Amino acid sequence: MARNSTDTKEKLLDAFDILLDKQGISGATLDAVAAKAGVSKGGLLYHYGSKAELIKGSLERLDRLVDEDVESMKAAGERLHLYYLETSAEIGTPLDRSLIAASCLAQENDEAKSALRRTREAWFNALNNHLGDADMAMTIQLIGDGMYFNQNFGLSQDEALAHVKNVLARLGL
Amino acid sequence: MARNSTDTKEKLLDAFDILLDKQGISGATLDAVAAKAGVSKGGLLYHYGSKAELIKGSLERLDRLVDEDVESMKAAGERLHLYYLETSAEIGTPLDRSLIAASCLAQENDEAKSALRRTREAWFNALNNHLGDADMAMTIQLIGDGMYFNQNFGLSQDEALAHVKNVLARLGL
DNA sequence: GTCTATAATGAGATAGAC
DNA sequence: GTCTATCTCATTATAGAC
Repeated sequence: MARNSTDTKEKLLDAFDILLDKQGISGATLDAVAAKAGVSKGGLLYHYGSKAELIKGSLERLDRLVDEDVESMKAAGERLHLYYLETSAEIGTPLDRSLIAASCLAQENDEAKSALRRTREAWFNALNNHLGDADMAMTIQLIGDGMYFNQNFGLSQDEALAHVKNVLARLGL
Repeated sequence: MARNSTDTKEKLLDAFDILLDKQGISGATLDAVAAKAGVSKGGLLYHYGSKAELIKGSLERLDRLVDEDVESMKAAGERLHLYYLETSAEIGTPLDRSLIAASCLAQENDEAKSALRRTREAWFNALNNHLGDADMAMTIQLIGDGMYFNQNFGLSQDEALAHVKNVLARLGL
């Protein structure tokens, strides 16, 4: 049992994101989210008064997780761009789940599209500040986007990452 | 009025793909598809007996369009990889709409996931045969995936393409 | 080949008890 | 803060007329 409101709200967002990831929009119904979070639909609607609010909550959490991720990138120092690529294909992390959820929602929700745009801007700025080379920053970001996109429909990106690293080596990175 | 069955079926697939692109899965209802194609729901269900069959029809058309696209890539000769990147960010073509539709569906449909995997394989083989370099073929494909992914949520990729071409020039491509 | 009418289901949301 | 019960509406699908 969740002791306080914050815990339950986080559990609800977790359930929502996971259902979006695994079953898509049609699977992430209020009934299913409530069941997965271990509360009733009425319980869910106490915390998030409508599906729109649940979506808003998920996207706000994405913003927070991206801020944290940019800090982690900076902490990687000289390996910043490699850290970015390695984590682009990562699965199962809170950030990854949150991102996939937003990608699902973006299909039919403009707020989600905006959230993803903000995410990309934050990462591009980090890459560009580090590399001092907009061409390379954009190219590396696109490669990360590509790996993320593929991983999304069930393709392991381990091999892809190895190929990319070979190319980056040729570019002195 | 469509004179024959084939015309109406194509119109229905067009309407389905466009609705998926613009409004996502929730917007692409049978009612909406029928209305956009200019027939009644009963008319739609005569041609495609269920939503599952409509989805199947859309994915089969994607397969055909991809086959044609691979032929176009080969026809581009030495510019094959550039042709690939330039068309990755293209919008409004039948192939593009069909691909976005499949990406939408992939969120909750395994057949759509498989169709996208086949698409990627076909393109990778074309790139790899042309370049004779799996590292570069994979990297270029990922960049194309990235541009496609971004264009999907409303970011023009013209600037991105220019950045990428600068990097490819450094690699002698 | 296309239509209308309607059945059956499942969704989001509200009301009020505990 | 969480529950059950219920309302309303949209969606898929069927039946049968034209």
